[in-house]
Amino acid sequence: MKNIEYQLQELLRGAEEVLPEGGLAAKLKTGRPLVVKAGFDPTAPDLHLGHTVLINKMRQFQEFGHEVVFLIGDFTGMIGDPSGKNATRPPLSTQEIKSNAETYAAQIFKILDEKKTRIEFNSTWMGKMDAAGLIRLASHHTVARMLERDDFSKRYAGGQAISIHEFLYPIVQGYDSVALKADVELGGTDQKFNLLVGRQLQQDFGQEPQIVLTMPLLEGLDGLQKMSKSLGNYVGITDVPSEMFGKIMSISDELMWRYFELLSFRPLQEIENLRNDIAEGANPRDAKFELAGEIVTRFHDAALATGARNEFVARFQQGAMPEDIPELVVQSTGGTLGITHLLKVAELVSSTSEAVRMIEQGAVRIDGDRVDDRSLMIAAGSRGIYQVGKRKFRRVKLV
RNA sequence: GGAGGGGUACUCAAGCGGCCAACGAGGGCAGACUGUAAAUCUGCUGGCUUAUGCCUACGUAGGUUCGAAUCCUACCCCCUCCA
Repeated sequence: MKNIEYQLQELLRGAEEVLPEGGLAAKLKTGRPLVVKAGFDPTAPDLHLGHTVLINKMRQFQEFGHEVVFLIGDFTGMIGDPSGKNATRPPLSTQEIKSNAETYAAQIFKILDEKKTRIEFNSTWMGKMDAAGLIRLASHHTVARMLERDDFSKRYAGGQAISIHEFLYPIVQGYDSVALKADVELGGTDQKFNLLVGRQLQQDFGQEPQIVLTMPLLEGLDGLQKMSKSLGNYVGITDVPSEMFGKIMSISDELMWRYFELLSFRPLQEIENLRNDIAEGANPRDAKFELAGEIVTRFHDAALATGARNEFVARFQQGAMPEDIPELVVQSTGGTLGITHLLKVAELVSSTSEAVRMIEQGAVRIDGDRVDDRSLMIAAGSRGIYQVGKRKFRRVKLV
């Protein structure tokens, strides 16, 4: 284990907040490996770069010899973190949880060391708790304190419903820290409240409260809202190389630095040098290439990253068609098919009405030639590359 | 349990008997410009086998009317205050 000062410096890098301030140093000074907990929702095993901000931090703790617990909230998953609209979710079957956990494992071990990572499920202890136990647990917290939580107070003030069971989420999550005897809990800034409940419960249960370390939420590709699957502004860590590369290239220059800070494993000094180069006239695109390459390498490999970069250059700087165009055969009716119908069947548009709109807007091309006739008929036997917008391509054979 | 307010397209939010496939804003998509940038400008943003046409839509189900998102009735859901 390296010296404490160095650890601290590294562990606080990129962190939003540490509570209590200075608490981490005290924990580190004990010299023993710390139990570091981070919880994950069992229902969303498809991780994106936003999730990896936290996992990267876990990795650092791991590298310093601490015990990282990857906690799958299969019990809390029944509640759903109260973000405003969640209803109670049906419990997942043991089978589903198991398979989700495996999916998680396959993804997180691109970042974490498999041998040093402990995976736990909170149903292990919560599943055994009876109603009386839950009531006893709930007595450790008050409504007033619960309402301090930002989204609860906003919803309460704004006249939106809050169901009783939603109050149980932070309490159960907090109890997880008791069960694990956590020294540190990591989470996004949106988790701050829940993490603090953990401190309070640990204290009530006679434990030394955990240190709360929050990481900023990564902005999505739009640069405004947090990265999330439902907003569609995410980069999935299972995205294919070309897609991953392209998505990262589409972020704004400003956002790029944020991604460097939170996603790159490069030393800060190196990032600073890139920044200086650009200030002196280098093309920001090239820095973005570096970032995209590093990330594709992490989740795929260096060769695929190079390939993705080459394809990107060919396709967008030299106007080439993408390499892997999905191919399909479409059945005509009576030897012919209307263009709008064909586009719909090929899943390039979601409806014929949308196809009409796309044609009117000049977004549709066949083999690179713009289509401007919405009632164009395609004859059976023809083949062609159909394109809607800049990103959607299909190689279609009409029979 | 009582009184009142409200449920409109992806979201917010107008409309309050015909001019409503439904104002406006956001989001999204497309075109131009570019570094697939970002910003900006312009257009589109229910569906339909081929459309100055048809069909489905304003919580749900009925009703009144030549005609309803708009009026009436019942039901469901949400919120506020009182208990």
